[in-house]
Amino acid sequence: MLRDGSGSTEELSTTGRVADVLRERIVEGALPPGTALREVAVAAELEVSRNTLREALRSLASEGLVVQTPNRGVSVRALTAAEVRDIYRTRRVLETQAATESAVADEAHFTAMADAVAAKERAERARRWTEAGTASLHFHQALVAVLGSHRIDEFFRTLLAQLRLAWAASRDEERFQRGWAARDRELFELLRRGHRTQSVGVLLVYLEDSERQVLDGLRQARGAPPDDRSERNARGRSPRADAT
Amino acid sequence: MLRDGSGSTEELSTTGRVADVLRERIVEGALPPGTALREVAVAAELEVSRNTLREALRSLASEGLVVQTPNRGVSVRALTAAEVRDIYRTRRVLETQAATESAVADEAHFTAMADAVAAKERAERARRWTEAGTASLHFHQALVAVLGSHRIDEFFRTLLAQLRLAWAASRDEERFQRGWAARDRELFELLRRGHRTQSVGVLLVYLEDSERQVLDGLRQARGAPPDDRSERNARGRSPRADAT
DNA sequence: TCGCCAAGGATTGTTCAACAAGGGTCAATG
DNA sequence: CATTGACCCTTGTTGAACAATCCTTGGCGA
Repeated sequence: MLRDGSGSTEELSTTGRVADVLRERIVEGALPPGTALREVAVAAELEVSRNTLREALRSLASEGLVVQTPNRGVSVRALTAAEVRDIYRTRRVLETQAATESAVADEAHFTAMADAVAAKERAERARRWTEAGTASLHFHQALVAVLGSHRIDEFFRTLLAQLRLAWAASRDEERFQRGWAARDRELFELLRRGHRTQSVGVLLVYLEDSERQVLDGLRQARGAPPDDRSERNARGRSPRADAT
Repeated sequence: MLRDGSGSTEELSTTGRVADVLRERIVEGALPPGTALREVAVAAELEVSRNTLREALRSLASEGLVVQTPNRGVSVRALTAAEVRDIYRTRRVLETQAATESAVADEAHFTAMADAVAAKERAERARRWTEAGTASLHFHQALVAVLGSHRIDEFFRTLLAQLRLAWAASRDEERFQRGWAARDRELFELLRRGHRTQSVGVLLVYLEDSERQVLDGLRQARGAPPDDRSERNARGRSPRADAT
């Protein structure tokens, strides 16, 4: 869903398929941050050998969706506050520059952004929050695409996937998505009209607010459950901590 | 050498070590672009199992140093002209922004840059071109570091590693390195003094020239050897095409 | 009761051997 | 000379095995 749109007849290796499935589950929140991915269990459930699973996990690790601790295996990444700030620092760098250059952007870029914004509005009206989240990410992805670098696009994609991890962690995505369609729209219109400095200003406030919201959600998710340290119980006796 | 300086007592898994060795060989040019990495041969030479090797290769693939073609295995990446342009587009985005923000940069960043520039000058005087190349990369790495994002640093590191692939491909690194110390120095002094717009201008010319040079080297490397298409003979009968 | 220590179990890291599938080579054939 | 087909090499994937490491748990002593 956050994957690049290479689409339909994609012949994928087993390892690639496994990586896709796990990525999906992680990004969608089916596997909350901190969840330990025990190799035998996951391999059995996905009906692949442990070796192929390990290859897939290594891919996910290099995308930052999963962390690998020596002799303790991999677990779904639990972003720290510092890491969230790091992500937003990166977003500011890339998105403000994109906003600045969008004045001379290709028309295709604007239609892509417009599509994403429209999709977001539809999703929000329908109260389909997960879809709304995806659309929002697509909007910003389209914005960064005006920089015209495939590598940046790819990098930004992994960045947003990590960020989405934080959303999915919080129980109600609604709180994260509600009301942002309007702000996406506002930002888009400014970009569209080529109001360079103004759009950058709005963008910075946008990102500031978004960052604060994610950080709040993080603090709350960490504080609310009495004995859930989201780290400690990754291994051990947590009711459904493995991926089966 | 281009790895992050976590340094000394680093306990690394076998997979990690294998990845490091191969990364080194690739970046240093011991394995020229297009070289096919046959699993059994490489695994035997490095004295690891095929499975472990495959995990390491997957890491390298996600760093872009190696390409994975289904059913045909992995081979050292051979950058196309379009990809080189893509890399420089990315560099422009990150480095110009870094130059702009360097006005308010931490002092530590400047000392890092100064160290790199000094190292580059020493290496160039000593005519140690490989070292000179490394130093130059460190300078730009230090520049981008002022953006203050760990993720950008990491991203930029893989970017430069890929670029270095193109240098190493050309037979004489001297042509790539000679004379650039002065330009690095010039750029650094401008940054140091906080001449914002001027340093950005110089930087853009710098990158423009560098890009042209790499592209020229690429064209030449592709044109010069009569029957070396750097792709065709990756597999097949090339004298020393595998990594043994 | 509390804390320390050893035994035991579980999980990862790594290896080995095997086989199917796909691709390339090369020679025979039309 | 182009095509076909057999052959071989290489990759993709599996299953089982073992050592090393970590966590848990129960026993022991204070």
